[in-house]
Amino acid sequence: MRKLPPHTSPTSSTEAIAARIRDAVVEHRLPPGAKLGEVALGEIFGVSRTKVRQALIRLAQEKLVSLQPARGAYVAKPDAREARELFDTRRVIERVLIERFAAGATREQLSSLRQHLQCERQAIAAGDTALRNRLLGEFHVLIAQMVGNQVMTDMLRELVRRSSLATLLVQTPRSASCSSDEHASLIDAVLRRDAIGAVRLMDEHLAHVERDLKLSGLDGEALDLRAAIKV
Amino acid sequence: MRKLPPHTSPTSSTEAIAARIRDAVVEHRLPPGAKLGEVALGEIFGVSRTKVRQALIRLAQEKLVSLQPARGAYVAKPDAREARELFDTRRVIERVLIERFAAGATREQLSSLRQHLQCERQAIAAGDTALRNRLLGEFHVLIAQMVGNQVMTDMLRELVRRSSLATLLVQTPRSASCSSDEHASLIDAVLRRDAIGAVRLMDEHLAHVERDLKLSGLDGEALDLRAAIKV
DNA sequence: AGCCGAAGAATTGTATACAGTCAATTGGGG
DNA sequence: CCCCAATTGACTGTATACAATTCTTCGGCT
Repeated sequence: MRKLPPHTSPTSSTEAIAARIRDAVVEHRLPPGAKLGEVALGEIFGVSRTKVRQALIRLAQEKLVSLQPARGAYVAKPDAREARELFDTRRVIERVLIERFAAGATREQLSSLRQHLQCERQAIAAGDTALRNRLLGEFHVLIAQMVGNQVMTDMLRELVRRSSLATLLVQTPRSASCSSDEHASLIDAVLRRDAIGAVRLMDEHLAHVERDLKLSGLDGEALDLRAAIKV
Repeated sequence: MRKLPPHTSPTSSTEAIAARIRDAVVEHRLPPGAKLGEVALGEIFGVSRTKVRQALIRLAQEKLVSLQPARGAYVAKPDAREARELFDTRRVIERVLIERFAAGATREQLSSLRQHLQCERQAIAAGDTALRNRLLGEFHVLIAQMVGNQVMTDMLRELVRRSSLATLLVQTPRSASCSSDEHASLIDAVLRRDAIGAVRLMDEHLAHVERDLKLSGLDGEALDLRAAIKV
């Protein structure tokens, strides 16, 4: 007997739903405070509330949504303090990462990173802000992956996502381009095996990104869930 | 109108269940690989599978249990690599934490920490291994809390839990006592405002803990779930 | 007109029911 | 006697149904 469709991923359809919502949150298509009704989401994805609920629980644990008892799920609203703490934590981790990367980066890794940089530039040039912001974040996760500590990589990935939510990343194309330039400088420093310089650049880079964040702003009211999620 | 019983926590009854299982996992009452059947757990807690499932999803995201598609939930079995990465990550974070703590610890914080140390010693003397291991871990989280970065604290808490699972923490009373002594040395260094010494001590301490871990071992078969969870 | 209160609607919390998948066991054949 | 295949059993995956709570709206009172 065939099982060609080895049956769609089991618990991973839940992850697929979580991923869709997560992307919408991280890309600011769903603003902080937006209501995430279970039935509404269920209709959008064509599944029951059970599955939606499970996805929301996951996202709540990632601190991307806030579950309010008997009130419902809302996109999380990180405050200024949390934003500061997020970037502080990132600095701690990423300083070490870039230092190690400078010490051990292979030629292939650097070239792969440069390729990623190209993608960033392309997205910036094309004015695709969603893709641009995603790529700017993934740059950092990529370095973590290359360094090779899976645990640290997973943590950083979560931190980067939360950072994106915390900063109403309405980064101007100009500051995005600036970010990308700093990424390039980082690569150069690593190429020179300049660990100290790389660490300094990473510190400055994260400080710049943090400075550009404009917290708070629009309260997530009145919103078309379907439009925000349907990519 | 009264709402004296503000109604038992809403989504937090799920968290209560997760906590019970989590404690059992972290304290090694449930060995890595142990099957966590949904119906069995539901009967133990007197709830339906729905709630158990939600709790298991949370624990899976904390990497304490492994969800296998259509196969069920099992206590996670971190391998040697993951254990190394966990301690590596802890070193990165805790070095910074102890450094900052040495720079800014208040008298009250130090006294509170010394009080905790007393509890550790008491548990060790009493031969209460479960409490002992819990306290030894909480020492590190406590320092994080005192330093004040909530994000970093949460991450460290998770790392500590995972460390406990990864190491088949059958720490001998002797090495536990050793751990506690190193905690005391850390407090002393902070008291002297010796940041450099404190960092060194933390590094050594984590290295010692990591060295004491004996990975693998018994495969979690044949086990009385109820006995393991009912405290 | 404004505020308080109550009934109704909508949404969340939880359990149960059913369908699908995997593991085990039994029966037959080599 | 061993090995393979099909049926049976147990458990997970998902949806639906019901109960409880909250929000809303409408009516009445001050």
